[in-house]
Amino acid sequence: MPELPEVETVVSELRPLLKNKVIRQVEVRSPKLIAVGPLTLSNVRKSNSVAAKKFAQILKGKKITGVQRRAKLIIIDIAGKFAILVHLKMTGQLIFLEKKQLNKKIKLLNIETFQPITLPSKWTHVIFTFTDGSKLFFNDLRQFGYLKLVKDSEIDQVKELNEFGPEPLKINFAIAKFINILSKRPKMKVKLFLMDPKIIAGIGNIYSDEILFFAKIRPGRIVKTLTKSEEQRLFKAIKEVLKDAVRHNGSSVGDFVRPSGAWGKYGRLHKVYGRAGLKCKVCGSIIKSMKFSGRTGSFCPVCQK
DNA sequence: TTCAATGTTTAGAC
DNA sequence: GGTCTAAACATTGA
Repeated sequence: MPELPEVETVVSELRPLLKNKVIRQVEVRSPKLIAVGPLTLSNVRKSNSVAAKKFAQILKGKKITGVQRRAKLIIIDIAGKFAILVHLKMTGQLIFLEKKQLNKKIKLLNIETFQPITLPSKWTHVIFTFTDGSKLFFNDLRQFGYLKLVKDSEIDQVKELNEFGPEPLKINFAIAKFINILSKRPKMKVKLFLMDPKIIAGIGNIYSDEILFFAKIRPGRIVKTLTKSEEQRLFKAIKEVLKDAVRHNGSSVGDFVRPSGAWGKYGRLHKVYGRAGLKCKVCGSIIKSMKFSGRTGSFCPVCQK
């Protein structure tokens, strides 16, 4: 479930922890999640143990210089002209533990039901050990996530980075630009428009539902039927909902936790996502849920038109 | 036993 | 090219 606010939380919390750390060792337990080079498919499963060996070899002894986000992709910058791209997909986690915390028990996967565990667990696929004894664990229950090592000079060739739409929280993502991209997709259902990473980066199922509630627009509405004021409300809702979610460190739904193992606090503020059958927090009507091209969307049939 | 679940890509249809 | 649908990836729990 990591979407923009969750990934932003991971990145901003990892940045000070990882900056200037020197990698002593990389242990790859699941080679199929590792790729080396810009042109490897995002479906990294086609890569092999040769890539995994290369990945660990190149990174050994290298220093981390920074951590950034583009859409839902985490970029770990490495001195010596490399970057590690990390995608968490649905159930990925990056957990950082100081040396003295390594035997600490934390609640991680399926956080509603699981008992606290120590890392590594059966879902730990990659372990970075730093020279000060601290560790970074990449866990992923469903194994859709991946880590891809690229040279700085190759980063322009990384397909999945180039094809993302604009960052919705950037200042230069303004109302005029938004209306322009709306006009290019007149026939799409507005929920699917919001969720398409090539149109706008970083919005998934949770936040498209929440954004549409705040904009008072039903998820199945067709883009070209939106009125001027609906377009403006939608634009405002994108900015406000995402900013508020970042402020609350994202939503811990399913498996998302912060690098410390702490939860995001936005989930309790959800108005519609995951609330089908419950009462609308605004008007008391029952929240409905429907499929929109295979994705479940929840909405209030009274508040949203 | 069947179904659905946070993301993304790809193929096929119209 | 736009748009929709289904399938694929792997796992779990309802």
